[in-house]
Amino acid sequence: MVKSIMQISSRFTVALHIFSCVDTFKDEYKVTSDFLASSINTNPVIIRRILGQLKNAGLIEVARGTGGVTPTRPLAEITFYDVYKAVDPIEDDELFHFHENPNPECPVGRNIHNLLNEKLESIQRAMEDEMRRYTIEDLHEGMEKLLAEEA
Amino acid sequence: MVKSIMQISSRFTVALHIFSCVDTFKDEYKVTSDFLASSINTNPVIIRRILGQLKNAGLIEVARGTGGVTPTRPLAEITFYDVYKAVDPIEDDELFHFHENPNPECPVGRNIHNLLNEKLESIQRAMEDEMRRYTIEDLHEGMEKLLAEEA
DNA sequence: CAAGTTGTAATTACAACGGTTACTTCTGTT
DNA sequence: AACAGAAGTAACCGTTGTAATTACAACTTG
Repeated sequence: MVKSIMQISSRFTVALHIFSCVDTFKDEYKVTSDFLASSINTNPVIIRRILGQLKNAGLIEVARGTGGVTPTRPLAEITFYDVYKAVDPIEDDELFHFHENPNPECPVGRNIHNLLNEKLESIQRAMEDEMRRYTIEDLHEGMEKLLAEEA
Repeated sequence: MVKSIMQISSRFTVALHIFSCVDTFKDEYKVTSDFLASSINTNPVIIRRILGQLKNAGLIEVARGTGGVTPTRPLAEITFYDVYKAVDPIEDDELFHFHENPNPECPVGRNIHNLLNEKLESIQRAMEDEMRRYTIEDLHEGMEKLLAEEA
């Protein structure tokens, strides 16, 4: 039995978790990598690496020495797509992967890439466009609602 | 420099390549795993493994002993989604991956999964729906056109 | 300066992927 | 019946991505 687990890395959902924590706890606690690691149940270094990727992408600022995370723009202007691109950089931005060097002497081999390219791009675009529909602000609202229901 | 290569495995595009070869060469050659491996430029065993997955998914029949691949239904009824599901089986069908065991004592930790689930499902659905729009028949037509342009 | 925190390198363990060899099983032909 | 060609499959291997962990340097504030 073949058991493949081709999933998008957990960095993406961890990054969304981070944003949600920062938003929820920013006034109440100092949101450090240790704090976040405890909520997510992982190692602080994992968190720092993801924070570094979000910082490199210009989505947040991280206070060195003192600790703390600050988004660089309104939460409604940070989409799931921004976060995904920040933590899951893909070579050439291509979600799909061709086998290298198909046989150029085979009519199919030398045309398959061309034939598939447009279709695969539209599939990738469909996913990414849907990712652009959701923002960190949506997370903020959704979490408030869930917490209100808990009370 | 972070170099992540989170791509969908080449099995998917290789499987599409296989279908295109079978369709193009079925009357002219005996399309064996060796033949396919030569067009794709890989090892015959790799091809056989993928043929096995396509067979298990009920998309093709493979002639043991004599060799040869036959789709089990009209090419217009085999979608990219069918092929993708056949060769890239994902645990629980979930494209996105959560970190295990977030802290249940943290309000965010115990609600994040619930909060994200619906949104992530819609992203995955967007991709899969677009995959369903393309069929092996489209490959057939596209390849004929490209080959006509070559002549 | 001391304490707390981020940044980061180095290492480990594990799993997926693609490749390869070798062998068994099957099928049609001679 | 034997043979040849081909699929099926097990057993490896090397490479790479992921997540975890330790250790330590760099930074910031009190």
